[in-house]
Amino acid sequence: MNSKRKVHATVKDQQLVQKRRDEMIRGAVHLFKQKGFHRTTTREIAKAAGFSIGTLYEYIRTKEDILYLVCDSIYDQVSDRLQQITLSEGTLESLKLGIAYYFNVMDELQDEVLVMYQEAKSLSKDALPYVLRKEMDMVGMFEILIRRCIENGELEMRDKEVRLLAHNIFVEGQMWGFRRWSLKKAFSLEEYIEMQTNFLFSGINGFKPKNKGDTNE
Amino acid sequence: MNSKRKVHATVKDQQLVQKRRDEMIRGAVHLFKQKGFHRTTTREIAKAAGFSIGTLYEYIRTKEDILYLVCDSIYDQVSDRLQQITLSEGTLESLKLGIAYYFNVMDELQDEVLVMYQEAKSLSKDALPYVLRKEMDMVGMFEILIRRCIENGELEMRDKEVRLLAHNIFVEGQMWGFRRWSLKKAFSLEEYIEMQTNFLFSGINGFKPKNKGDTNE
Amino acid sequence: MNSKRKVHATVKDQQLVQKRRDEMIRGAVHLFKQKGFHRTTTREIAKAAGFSIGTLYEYIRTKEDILYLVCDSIYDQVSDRLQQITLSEGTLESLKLGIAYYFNVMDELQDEVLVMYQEAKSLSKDALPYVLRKEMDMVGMFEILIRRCIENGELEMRDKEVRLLAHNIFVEGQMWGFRRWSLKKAFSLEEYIEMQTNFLFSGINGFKPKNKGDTNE
Amino acid sequence: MNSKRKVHATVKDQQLVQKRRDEMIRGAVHLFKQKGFHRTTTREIAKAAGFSIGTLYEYIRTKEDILYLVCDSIYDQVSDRLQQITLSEGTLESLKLGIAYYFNVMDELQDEVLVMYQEAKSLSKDALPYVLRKEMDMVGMFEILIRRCIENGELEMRDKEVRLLAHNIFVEGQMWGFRRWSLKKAFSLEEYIEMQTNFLFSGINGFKPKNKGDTNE
DNA sequence: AATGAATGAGGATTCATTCAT
DNA sequence: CATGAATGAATCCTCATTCAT
Repeated sequence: MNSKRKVHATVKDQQLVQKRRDEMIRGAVHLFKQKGFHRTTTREIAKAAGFSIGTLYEYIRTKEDILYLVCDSIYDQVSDRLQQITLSEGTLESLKLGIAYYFNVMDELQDEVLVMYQEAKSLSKDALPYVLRKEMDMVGMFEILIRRCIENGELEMRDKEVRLLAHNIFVEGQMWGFRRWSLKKAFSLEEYIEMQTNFLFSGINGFKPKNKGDTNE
Repeated sequence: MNSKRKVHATVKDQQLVQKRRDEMIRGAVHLFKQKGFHRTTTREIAKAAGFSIGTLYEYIRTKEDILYLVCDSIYDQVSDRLQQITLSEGTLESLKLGIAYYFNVMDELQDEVLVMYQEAKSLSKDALPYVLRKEMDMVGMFEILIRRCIENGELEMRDKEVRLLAHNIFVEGQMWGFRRWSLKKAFSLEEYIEMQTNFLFSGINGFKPKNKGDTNE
Repeated sequence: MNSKRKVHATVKDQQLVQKRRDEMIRGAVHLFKQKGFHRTTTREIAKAAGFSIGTLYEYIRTKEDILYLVCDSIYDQVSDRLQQITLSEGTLESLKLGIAYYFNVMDELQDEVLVMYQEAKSLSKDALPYVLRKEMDMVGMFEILIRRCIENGELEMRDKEVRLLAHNIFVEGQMWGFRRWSLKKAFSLEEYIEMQTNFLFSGINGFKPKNKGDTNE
Repeated sequence: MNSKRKVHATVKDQQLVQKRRDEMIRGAVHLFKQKGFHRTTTREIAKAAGFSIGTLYEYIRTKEDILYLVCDSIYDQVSDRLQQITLSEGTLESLKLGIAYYFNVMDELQDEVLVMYQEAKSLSKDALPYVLRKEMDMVGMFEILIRRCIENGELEMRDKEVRLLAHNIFVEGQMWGFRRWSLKKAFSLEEYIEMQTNFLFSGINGFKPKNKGDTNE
């Protein structure tokens, strides 16, 4: 949220810097999605962004800066969208809504998520922590949601369980993006949300036959 | 298992080919784990494998062949290990055991899984289907496990739900590998297995307070 | 002249492209003459041209492009020079002059001709037709010269004969270049021109003894 | 004829050496015709010859040896065939026959001639003289033919003219091979022989109109 | 601020040749 | 004698980065 890693720009005009970087990011996301970070050249990015290679380097220092900017920007977008779920009131129902909302966001930003998901590992040891930090923040949002339910007496859960649950929700959202080659063939987004919510809340045991299975747990 | 994509070797002695490729894969996995596929040079792989660059190319045609060989080999290892869970008898208890066993396998092969998970996307359009196919096969193993429970009358579940559940289990196993930077700090493997199994079977609802929460769903 | 095969350049400034390519061609001709196309490395060519290997590849795509550029340029030079012989007036005397002029051109450009002659065959199936086409054009120039003599009533010759004669002249010109190791030891250029012209016009029969040989054919 | 450049073989049995080399040459000619010397690998030659790369190197020292062997062998074949024209009796008629015979030989061996013609230049400074020597010998055969006519009083020609004429005949024979892409479209071998012979003997002047042109030379 | 030509280190791949079996 | 696995120098080409205009 706060602690940004500064990427150096030669150009002074901060508004211009932001504008150019946005163009750059848009182009880069598109290219990374198709060919991955390593197979995309800086020239291609410059071209996709609509300016020359020389100009590109007025706004970054290295190619890796672009990747960082891209990842950073994507997390910001996702974070921005998710911000509002933290406003929930702490009922299981609002937790459900939060999850559904999150899955919808992941569907909308699937390209971006896919890119970030697959390329973040190419960040240098230097930049990685910043991105990982962001991810933890997002997992943290779900933790907050859950904890609010606990505070409200809707749930009884240990800290570790909260954390793992938040991870699970987070990963199931990503899963819709990075396994879509497989999932989209089988489910619509609505189905996916409904079924995942069901699994999340009731688990396998929710599928035990009603007549006889009642007693064994 | 059957439909392999053949990687061309100049050397004829099939045993030798297998031996050299094993050496190659071992070295490559190690390097890919550290630096990723793109940042690893063929020379480094040759060196890590213990032979010259010329020799390397007697056993493959392109660098990408190595990646394919690596992915292929990893899936084979995982598959081999998982084969035995499909022998389960179709009770929820054995499903639990199967899952636990799978998580253990993923822990043991975590380096390999991480590599495959992060680099498979760099495979060419040509090789990717073979690897994706393998992944589907593995998800399929869990589907079999689940379906056997259904046949035994232990569960009532629609086809789509079977498939999604299998996906979830599969991804939670991978998650232990590819999010370990975060998870390992919080959980031991045993904890992880136990807690995930619990979530998987009972869901969030299993954490409702006993006294009052009984009625509302 | 018209149908050129375009060789791709990254650099946009067309004038610069032409300038750099000229430098490149000059260096390449020199090297090809000494070592042949295959034994010459791109680095050597870059160095001979006076720029770096990276710069070289801003003006071509593959090594073969250089060969094409070289062959193309040489044919253009020869063609340009020969253009003026087609202005001849259609007498046997001007045909003679044309031939002499051509032989002189071939002597001046002997290095270039030798190179093109020996390396053109290394052109890809893709580029070869363009070069062959040029050669046919040049043979065509002699055909025109001859046909003009026919139109003027100086000669009576069938089409096929015109074509073969043009070929012969063309090859005798090249011969001076590619067999010079042998011919230059025996003849000066002037001698060569005079004697070849004599053979071309009078043939062997021109050397029959005057007194008795009249009757035997 | 005599002075052969020895190519070293590890194998002692001279008959075997000759046999293996013949196999080798046959395969090499075929490959060189298609791809040229430089683009043909020693492995391919070994394979085409029917033995292993190891065996190949029992019979030669370097790849260039193969080229030398090929060129040498081709010249021997051509020489052998031409040997009999030197038996001619020294009339213009028999000179004509010799030329026709030579053109026929060049047609039969056109692949070989083409190969030798295009690749001989790749021979090292070391081997080239031997091949050039052979070529001079062959030109020499035509010189002999011509000189015999002179001795018989059928012709009056200076030494230089004899030599150039021999060259011309020689080159016109090769021309049928190395320009066949163009010539074969226009002429049959018979036509070519007839027309070339006609040009060789009568020259352009033979095509002057009969009625008026008699006086002007 | 913008441009794009120049650079050259770096990387994938080939292939003639050797040598142990 | 025959084999074919091993070698590594050599080579083509790419691309991130710089810098003069």
